[in-house]
Amino acid sequence: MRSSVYFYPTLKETPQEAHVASHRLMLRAGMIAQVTSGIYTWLPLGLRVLKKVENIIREEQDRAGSLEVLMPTIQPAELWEKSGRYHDYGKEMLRIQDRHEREMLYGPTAEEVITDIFARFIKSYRDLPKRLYNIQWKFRDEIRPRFGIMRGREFLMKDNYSFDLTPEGARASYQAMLEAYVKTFARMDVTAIPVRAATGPIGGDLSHEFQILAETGESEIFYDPAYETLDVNSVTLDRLQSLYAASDELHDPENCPVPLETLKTARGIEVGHVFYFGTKYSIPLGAYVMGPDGKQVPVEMGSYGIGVSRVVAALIEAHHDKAGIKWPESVAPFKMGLLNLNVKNSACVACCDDFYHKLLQADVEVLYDDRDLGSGAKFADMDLIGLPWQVIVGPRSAEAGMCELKNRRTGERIELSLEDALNRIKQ
RNA sequence: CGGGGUGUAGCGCAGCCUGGUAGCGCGCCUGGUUUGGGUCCAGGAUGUCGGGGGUUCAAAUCCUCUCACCCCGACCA
Repeated sequence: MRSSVYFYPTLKETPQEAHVASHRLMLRAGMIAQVTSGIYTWLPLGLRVLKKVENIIREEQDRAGSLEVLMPTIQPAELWEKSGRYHDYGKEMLRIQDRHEREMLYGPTAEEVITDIFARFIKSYRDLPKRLYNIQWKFRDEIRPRFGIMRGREFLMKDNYSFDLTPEGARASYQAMLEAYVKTFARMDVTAIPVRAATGPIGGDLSHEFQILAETGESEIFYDPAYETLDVNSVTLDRLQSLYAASDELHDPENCPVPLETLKTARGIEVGHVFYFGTKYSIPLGAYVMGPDGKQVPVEMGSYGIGVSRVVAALIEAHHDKAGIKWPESVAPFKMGLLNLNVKNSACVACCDDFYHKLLQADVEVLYDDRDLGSGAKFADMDLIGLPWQVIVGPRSAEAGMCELKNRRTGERIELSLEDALNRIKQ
């Protein structure tokens, strides 16, 4: 993609409303634009990241044996009356009426819809277990939206629902999801700590939150310091679960296995939340199957959320410096930036154009800064939007068939031939 | 919802106290210049001063109502 035809309106100055790094940088990098309180447009650059995060989550859900569906954003109040949550949910639920004055709502979650689908089509224990998920926009009319996309009112969420014949089966599903979550976050280069959590309005008796450590996190968690030295790429669920971690509500200093002197406390960003809630929805919504003994039994359910859009913000909180974002390669909007430092120099242009086409042929996602701007502006923009690699070509280096390769994460820069740069990037 | 704050050009702000022709920086447009860390020079465009009502000869400025947004608290992916 050529910068000259792309659309990423970067800002030199920080918009006044942005107080946390991710919000500030998403606005400055031209990833998002606020439409109204807690509601944003995703601009091309931001959307590319959102899609990559979404796809990693999707791949791991699929790999864990889940099936993707797409449920609507708008749901009828009826279903929620059946589960009893229509009146319990409170003002967070955006209630609307259609032209026939029928009560509708913009879904804050989808237990009712999916359980209803299950109840209508799945009748036998032989069809279990089943895990159905969707990645869809949700709306919760937050009392106070803040921190940009981090606590927006509209947000993209992956929500998975497991259906099992027995509580043991449901717990196996629960473990499978925890496992998928660990892999998912590892692919995005962050450790998300599974923290024992309160179950809240979803209900149930077993729940974990996945927290990414960041100063701007909204919840306080207590955890074993060993979490800080885990290797993101080789960590296992067993290892994660063997260590102590609890939210402030559930933290019990009396029975904490970690000595008080070493116990750490920090802020966490909740990027995922999993629940096992048994038959809370299957009974009222009629999700029963015929068991092997010929008796109808309500299915055992769990639900498993990841805040897809929030993950984007959380990744920035975890990966940035003063100059801008430092994307993990797996979610970067482009793998590399190609900087032509002088678009009036024909040798430099020829050299960059040629390199650009070779990258395209090699299927390397590249943002080619071919704009007629000072070099300083190009460096600043590229650092801001945080592509993992930069290839910098000026008239002098072009003349010699050389370029500079910069690693945004480490700041390391090396001079090498364009050919060598191409080979390194292809890997 | 309670408490606090802000609305003036695309962005960041000054002007308001003490009423009198709406300003600065960045960005944008034109021309030139520069080209390895947000170049420099010249010229130019852009405003229902958030909105309604009021006071006044005269309102960005004073009064009043209202809307939006932001921050602090209780809820959540």
